[in-house]
Amino acid sequence: MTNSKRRLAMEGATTGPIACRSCDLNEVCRLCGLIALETGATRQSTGALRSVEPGASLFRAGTPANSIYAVRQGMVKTVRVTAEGDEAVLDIHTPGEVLGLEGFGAGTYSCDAIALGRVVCCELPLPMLGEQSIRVRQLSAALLRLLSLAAKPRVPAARGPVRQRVTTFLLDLAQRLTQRGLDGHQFSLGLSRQELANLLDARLETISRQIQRLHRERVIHIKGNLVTLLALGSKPSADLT
Amino acid sequence: MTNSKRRLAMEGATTGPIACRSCDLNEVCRLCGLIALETGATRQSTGALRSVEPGASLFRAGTPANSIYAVRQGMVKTVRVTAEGDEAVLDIHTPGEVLGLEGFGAGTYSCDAIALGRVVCCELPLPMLGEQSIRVRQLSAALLRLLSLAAKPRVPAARGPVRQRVTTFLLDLAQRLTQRGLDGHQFSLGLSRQELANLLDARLETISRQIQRLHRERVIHIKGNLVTLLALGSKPSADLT
DNA sequence: CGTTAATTTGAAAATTTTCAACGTGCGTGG
DNA sequence: CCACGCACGTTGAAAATTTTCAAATTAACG
Repeated sequence: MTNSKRRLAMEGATTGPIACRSCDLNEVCRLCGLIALETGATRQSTGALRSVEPGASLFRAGTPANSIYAVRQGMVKTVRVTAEGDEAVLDIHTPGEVLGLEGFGAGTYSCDAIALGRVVCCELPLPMLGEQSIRVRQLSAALLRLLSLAAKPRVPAARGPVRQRVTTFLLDLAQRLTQRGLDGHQFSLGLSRQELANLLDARLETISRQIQRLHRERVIHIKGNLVTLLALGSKPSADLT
Repeated sequence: MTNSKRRLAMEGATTGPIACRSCDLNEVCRLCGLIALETGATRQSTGALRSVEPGASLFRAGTPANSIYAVRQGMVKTVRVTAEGDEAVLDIHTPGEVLGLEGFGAGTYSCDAIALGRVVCCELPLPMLGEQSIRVRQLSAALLRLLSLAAKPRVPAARGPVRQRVTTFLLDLAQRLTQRGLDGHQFSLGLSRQELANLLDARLETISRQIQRLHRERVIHIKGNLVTLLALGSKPSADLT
């Protein structure tokens, strides 16, 4: 069985793409005249909705960066092979988030973007952005805001004891989902144990044990990849956004 | 004894600010007419060279972001207090690197920037950038490149066994120094053991032990905070930049 | 020099990894 | 239809790493 078939099998109920309104790319997107998808107007030639198969890549490290992408449905992981040869999951990206921003400067992507499950995303060609941004002064400012958001220094997911890494990850994911109008209480963990391990810098057995522990302690409920937060999310976190 | 006095004491030989030419901010800086420092022309009112005392902050998390900064001399750490209450060193910044880019979007800084030792930096006011970028189309593009560089997803410093974290950190630091025309073979570790521990997500004793081990193994030579790379840096790293 | 902070070192405790085995779900082929 | 294989996940126990707690040592400063 192929990896992509496996991923397909574990898919949960499809809820459809999130609203453009709650997408980080929305402002830029609108200014590019790509709002067609929501208004139902004729689709412009400026960008396109794209469906990505489970396990397939949106882009690969080192290849020319021709587009930026916004996740509309499903989840995407960004990964790099470290100097030591193991696969580091840099981040996972939920609906509404934008990928490929590093292409502006370097001209190439610096990591692989792999679809976890079936993904629907918007693709915005970089050349087009360049052209438009010269003409439309607002677009330039919107792009700066978008890039600035991505440039925000973040505390890495792999910090402290593994139990905490797992809870912090779940809490963070839940929060991001909620922010986009999705269910942050119960959701499908898009990642396998191995992928989670690669994100949290631990062995998959360690991750599995910690997840099971949280399950036994009734902090979360887990069945396959479906997580329900029970006693998690109550504690307020001092987040500087 | 104050923290800043301590820091002063461990300062190595001062080599002077790096050349503007090798600064990430150079392009933006020039376009803003702030090249005065290098040409010796009359200083513009657009920005300013600033000297920061050891332990003092360039900016604080949560405060309004009025400027971006370029490190010209010395090193700066960016830190955040995590939800768990401990201090995470997000990164250290060597001469030529730019800080505060997250302010574009949010309007506030998202971390503290603390000078390690005496620091000289360039300060570029954000409002000025905004104004100019509307008029000068090149500046807009230069800013995008700068932000894009900062938005590049990076493999976190705290990955794998601690020994590897230390060597990777040293190698990375050496490479960055070399890139800016500084000595990447022998240099002053700007960080204390505790700060290094906060960066590499380990206890300071663990860091100390690993450093001593590398010293015993003749991989590095260390005397106080002065490091010399001996058997490090020979191995080529598959870096995607 | 005496004082204090920073660093080093030791030894036991805790966490994490490793290696190995076992269980489960789901297609495929008999 | 059902057994088989395969990928994924769980679990156990020993080994390795890291943390913790404590003490000793070094370095900087007044």
